[in-house]
Amino acid sequence: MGRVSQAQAQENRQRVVRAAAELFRERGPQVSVVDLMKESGLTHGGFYKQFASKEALFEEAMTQAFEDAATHPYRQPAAAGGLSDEAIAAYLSVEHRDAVAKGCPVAALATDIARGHGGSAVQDQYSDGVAQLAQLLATDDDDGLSRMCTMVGALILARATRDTELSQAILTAARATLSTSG
Amino acid sequence: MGRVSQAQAQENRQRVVRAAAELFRERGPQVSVVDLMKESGLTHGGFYKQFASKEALFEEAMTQAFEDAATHPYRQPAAAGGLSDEAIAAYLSVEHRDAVAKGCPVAALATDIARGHGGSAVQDQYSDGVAQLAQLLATDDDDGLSRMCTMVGALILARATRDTELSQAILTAARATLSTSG
DNA sequence: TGTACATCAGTGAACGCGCGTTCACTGATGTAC
DNA sequence: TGTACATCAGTGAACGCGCGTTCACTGATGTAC
Repeated sequence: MGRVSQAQAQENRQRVVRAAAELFRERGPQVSVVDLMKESGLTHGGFYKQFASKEALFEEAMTQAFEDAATHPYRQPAAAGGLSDEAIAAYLSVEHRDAVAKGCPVAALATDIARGHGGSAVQDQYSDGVAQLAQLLATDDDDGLSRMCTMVGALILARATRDTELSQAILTAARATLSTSG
Repeated sequence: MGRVSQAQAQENRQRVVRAAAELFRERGPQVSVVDLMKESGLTHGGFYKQFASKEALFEEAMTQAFEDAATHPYRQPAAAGGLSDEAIAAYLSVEHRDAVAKGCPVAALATDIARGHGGSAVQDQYSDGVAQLAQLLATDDDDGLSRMCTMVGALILARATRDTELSQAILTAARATLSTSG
């Protein structure tokens, strides 16, 4: 190989962070450094030229995951602010259910964070993400927390029951509860 | 050591299944066979005298976890059937949040099941558990699915944000939404 | 602008470690008589 | 009921493997002149 330009190195580094943001959501913090690097078209040996530890990457990947999510269809705001019915429908869609890697980090990583993988910097980031999601569902007389629990809970449970009829029923039921017309 | 009576062997086996039912909920299917056996007061070598594989134990542990949960305070039925307000309050309590090992398997294992740990027998068991929980929350004109999502989602998110004020707020908000008087 | 040398991103082998699983061994339990 | 022997639950060392991390090496990039 030989040395690589600084620009190339930065691009490679970014590719690893992006791959991590997806693979951590999909498979949890158990994904191996080898897989993370392979996904980025690199070999594992160079990992520690860019990151202090796997743990440190997880921290950056978390930031990346929340940034990714900010432009996801489910984040499209309503005219009045907050989440539109379309956004909620996108959150509770089969597409979102089946694309964990590119989906909501709050739903994808809840259990990993609860089990303490990641240390407190990661947990703070995660909690901020939860608060922001609730904010999007808040109205004048509701803090949005309960509606967020319904939405996130539905996605998590739809994923856990993916191959059953229940999965669809869960998404449908939650959509009915959360749509503003309902 | 030497051989142990059949009664003792059965008791030891049961102890492993019970420990697994708790540790899998607490730490996920990543808990090691060594830890599982240590928790049961045994050494790891004997594991395969009782179980075909770690995977096979997970299957039994799942059954055990749902049996445990059946007598948990959150399962106390209302006079009219379904879950009482007290049961819902127990589900959304700080005690339940902080005792994953002895708590609701639907909430504890959702992500593990979604990620495919465990194979399809385990996933079927899990889906049955989800359906049963919804049933407990169903009324004449509601299948209980959406309310279940709120309840389970709240517990999962309260756990993931445990050390923040948000955690309490989440439990409180969900309780307000789900109580029959609200 | 061109040349000589230092830097350092990426490689691939190697490290110690913990994992799931296997196995020879043990001796008390269970059984055949 | 008592004795002789087979069984097999549990032990602890060992297996191959994949993990996170380290390291000597490489050669193109970056820099000093």
